[in-house]
Amino acid sequence: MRKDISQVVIKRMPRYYRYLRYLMDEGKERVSSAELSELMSVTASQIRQDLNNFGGFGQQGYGYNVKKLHEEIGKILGLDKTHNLIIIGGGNLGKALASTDAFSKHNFYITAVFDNNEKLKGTMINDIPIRTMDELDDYYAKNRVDMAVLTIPAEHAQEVADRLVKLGIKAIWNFAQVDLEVPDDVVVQNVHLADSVMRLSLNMIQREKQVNIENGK
Amino acid sequence: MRKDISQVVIKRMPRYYRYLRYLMDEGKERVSSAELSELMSVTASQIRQDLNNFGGFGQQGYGYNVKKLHEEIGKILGLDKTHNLIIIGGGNLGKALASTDAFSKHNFYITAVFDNNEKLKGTMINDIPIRTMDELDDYYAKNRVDMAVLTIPAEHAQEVADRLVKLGIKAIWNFAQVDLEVPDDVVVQNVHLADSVMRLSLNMIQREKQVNIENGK
DNA sequence: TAGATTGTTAATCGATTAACAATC
DNA sequence: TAGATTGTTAATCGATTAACAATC
Repeated sequence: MRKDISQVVIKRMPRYYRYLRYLMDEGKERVSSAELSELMSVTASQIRQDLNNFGGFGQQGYGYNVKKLHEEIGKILGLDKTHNLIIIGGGNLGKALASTDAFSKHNFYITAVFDNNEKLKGTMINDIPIRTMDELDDYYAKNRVDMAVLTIPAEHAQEVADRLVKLGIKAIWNFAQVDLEVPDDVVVQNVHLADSVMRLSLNMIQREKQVNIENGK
Repeated sequence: MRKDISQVVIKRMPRYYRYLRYLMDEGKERVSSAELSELMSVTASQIRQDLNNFGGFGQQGYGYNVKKLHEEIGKILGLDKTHNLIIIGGGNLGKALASTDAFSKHNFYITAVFDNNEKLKGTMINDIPIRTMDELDDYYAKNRVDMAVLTIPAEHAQEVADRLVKLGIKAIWNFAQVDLEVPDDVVVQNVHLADSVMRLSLNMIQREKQVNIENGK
């Protein structure tokens, strides 16, 4: 009866991965939870607890081997396998995501882009031709697709998600400003940019208030 | 000794705002925490607790007035005031953010774009001319700037952040894949896209395992 | 007034931190 | 071996949920 890894832990894993990578590049061979704690501004306890959700990667009296831990966390994150992503929505955001090497660097490859605008058909983004939505089912049948990226307006997101789910997709990276409803075996990762900037705004307001209070209101 | 609003609460506020907007558009006049709870898949208790961090917006026996609550949450999020955003980094992502109306809709306006590539100087994005980084200080001195958006490579993010902080910026929306160090009175909201897709991957792996277990391994 | 539903206090649950025995 | 540091159990803290008196 292994219990699920909690989302707060999952959220922290890519951050560990990034810092381990940094230490590796610095040529550091080993690191203790105490050192990493200092570097990342989290407690050493939390680091050890987090890692031990997935296994014991350290060694008493020594700490963690940087390269090995980096590799292990990479595996936990699934970065040892390639992921084929298709983008639905060839607008500016879709284009931006298709054009960067920020994801291929980690083994996530954009393999196709679809858009419902017939006029865009054949337009190239970074060597990837834009396809029309008609071609989606056929493409899906003939190619491996691991994740779908939704960069379409909120109004159409649910309908497109339903279509993808029917095709068999198991992971959706959702940039549409709406919460999707999907079956239990499908995971959705939201990037709600408007929500994000609102949070920034709210945090800014709160911080201003705090500063005012500290300065005797 | 008013205690801070916790980040988990802050994270939920834009979501309430979205659903209230939806109810408004549906022509709904009032809503109870129980109804909203059903709609949003959170507990009614949590909704009432969250809102009461900011004030009592409801009425016993009645519930909440949709329009009024929407407006109040808007104020809490600072959406009643306009925010001027400058984008640092005129690459694909910077362009995409400058081109959408997803933010201006909520009173966040992109008012300038800066890039260190001299060749881009004068290029227009959505009526906004790209400026060179040399022009930043002068622009900042002459215009109101509420937030800076960092869409530059991780290598330069800290250095640019330092420069912005020196100019007096209090809010940074950071798309660079790195954690920024800023003084206490500056807030940073990260959008780490690579982290995000890794989380999707990890969640997908976990979900697969779960499904396998349910099906008798 | 009676019914409904809030605001808020109390109880529970989960996540973080502390402590320390195990062990390299 | 002695010192260091993990993995893990126990204690604390904070967030969520439940309960209910206040009140519209």
